[in-house]
Amino acid sequence: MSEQLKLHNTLSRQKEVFTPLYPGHVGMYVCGPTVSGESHLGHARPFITFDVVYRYLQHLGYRVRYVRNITDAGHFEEEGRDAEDKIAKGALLEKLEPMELVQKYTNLFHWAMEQFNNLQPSIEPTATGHIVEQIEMIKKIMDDGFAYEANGSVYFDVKKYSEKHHYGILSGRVIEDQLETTRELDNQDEKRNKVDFALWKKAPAEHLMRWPSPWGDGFPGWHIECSAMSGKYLGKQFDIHGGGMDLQFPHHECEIAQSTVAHGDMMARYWVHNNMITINGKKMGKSYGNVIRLTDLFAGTHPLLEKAYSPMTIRFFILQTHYRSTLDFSNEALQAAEKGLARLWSAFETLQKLEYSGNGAPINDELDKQVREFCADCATAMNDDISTARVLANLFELAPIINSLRGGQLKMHEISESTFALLKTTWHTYLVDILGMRSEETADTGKLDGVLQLLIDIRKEAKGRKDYATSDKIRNQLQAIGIQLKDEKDGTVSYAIE
RNA sequence: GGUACCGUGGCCGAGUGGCUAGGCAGAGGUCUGCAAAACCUCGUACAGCGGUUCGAAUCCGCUCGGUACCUCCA
Repeated sequence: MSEQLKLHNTLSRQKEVFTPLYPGHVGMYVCGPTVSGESHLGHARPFITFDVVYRYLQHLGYRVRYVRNITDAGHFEEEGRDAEDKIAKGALLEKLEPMELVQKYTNLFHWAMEQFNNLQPSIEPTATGHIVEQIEMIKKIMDDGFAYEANGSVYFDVKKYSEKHHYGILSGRVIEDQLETTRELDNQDEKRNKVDFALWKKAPAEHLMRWPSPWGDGFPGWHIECSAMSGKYLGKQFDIHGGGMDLQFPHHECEIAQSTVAHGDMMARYWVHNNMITINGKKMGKSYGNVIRLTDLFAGTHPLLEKAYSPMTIRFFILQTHYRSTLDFSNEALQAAEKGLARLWSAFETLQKLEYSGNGAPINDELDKQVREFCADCATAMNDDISTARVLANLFELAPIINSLRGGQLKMHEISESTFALLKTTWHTYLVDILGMRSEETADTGKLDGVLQLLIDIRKEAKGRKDYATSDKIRNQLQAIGIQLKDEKDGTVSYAIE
């Protein structure tokens, strides 16, 4: 098995072998959330996707610095009309200090990330914490002649940039088309060209979030924070820049332009973009009115939801599809994922309890080989542009084998001891360490387990004297509250909590 | 309008030109006091029409349908 990690690079639109800039080290920047509101299902995807990338790079032995920003300075909505900062606007409505609002949604975001079992990034810089760096970068861009001031705001001169560099290198956009677009945008008079974008925006008097700058009080433009902070923590050039596909243009294109001028290099070598989550075929977005907040998703409180879906179900659901494919949300699909995950997790728990017990009888070579191949393909799949769906398919192939070893349909001696060890480590490595799945049982399962063991004992005694009324009552009542008893072939009883 | 991408069996979803993933649902069977769970077996699907090829879901062209980006957006 040729094992080199390949990633689909948006720059080349091809899968490329991943080679880090500095051997053994990886710098990865992922665009984080804007904490002006609650995270929704759509936000879950990039952060779970890149969590798996982060975990996998570490699994491969790289030392990874994973930087994911918090956009807490907000961006202007309906640029030119009100020039209102989203966050300042929300704050006025909710009668909160801007930073209070930011804190609230940052906390909520962190809570959601923990629910999903996402590892914390190495650095989580905030836009408001890097105003100085952003101003310095803007000054540098102006000194180089690629930005101009107009009425207290600073704009990036895209047309001038495009004479020397390729604006559109990432998104495949043609600058001439952009310049000629007939699209109506309000209040463009400050800009030399429609394609120009703000580096610094003048703050109107009523604007709450404001900082002094060489151009007067204002706030940073939408794109500059990522350029400034990635440069500060990862260097002028780094390995991986990730985010949702919708950020390709204009956000990432603008980041590239700014960083190219200020730092003299293409900032990131591999651009990795995850696709969107759709609902009934439409992208989730405020403008569609189909946004499902994560809190609603976990609680089942949304008109589109038939029931609550747990964080691990969502994680599994997302990982069952390749990150570059769109993923359509539906109750049917979520419920299928929920059942699939339960089956997989149950096999995993079974495997953990199994002990190898060979007896010198001959090994079933074909079976042994099969197990090894499914295990080996997990690495191949991950290396092939993070194909988590294929990893899961391999585990699903192995699940019946594990269950058969438990149930007696297959005998342990049919596979070698080393194959059994491989099976165990593969499941733990891929399911737990790399895909980041975990049990969702609550903390007090210790006591619950004691209670259940008691009930299982009583039921066993009842069955012993053929008192099926009692034994069935225990089984059915438990079933009704979501605890399923499983009578194993060898007479033992296990249970699964829904 | 411009630029990309996609169209796989009831649903969701992998897929390297030939060796026909996987999950959910469904059918039959084994096991079981009954059931559940588990295990075994079962679906010859790749939008349509042409073309290239010994051979295409996989390559090319056209048609139809869908989505995304072009504006805040994960």
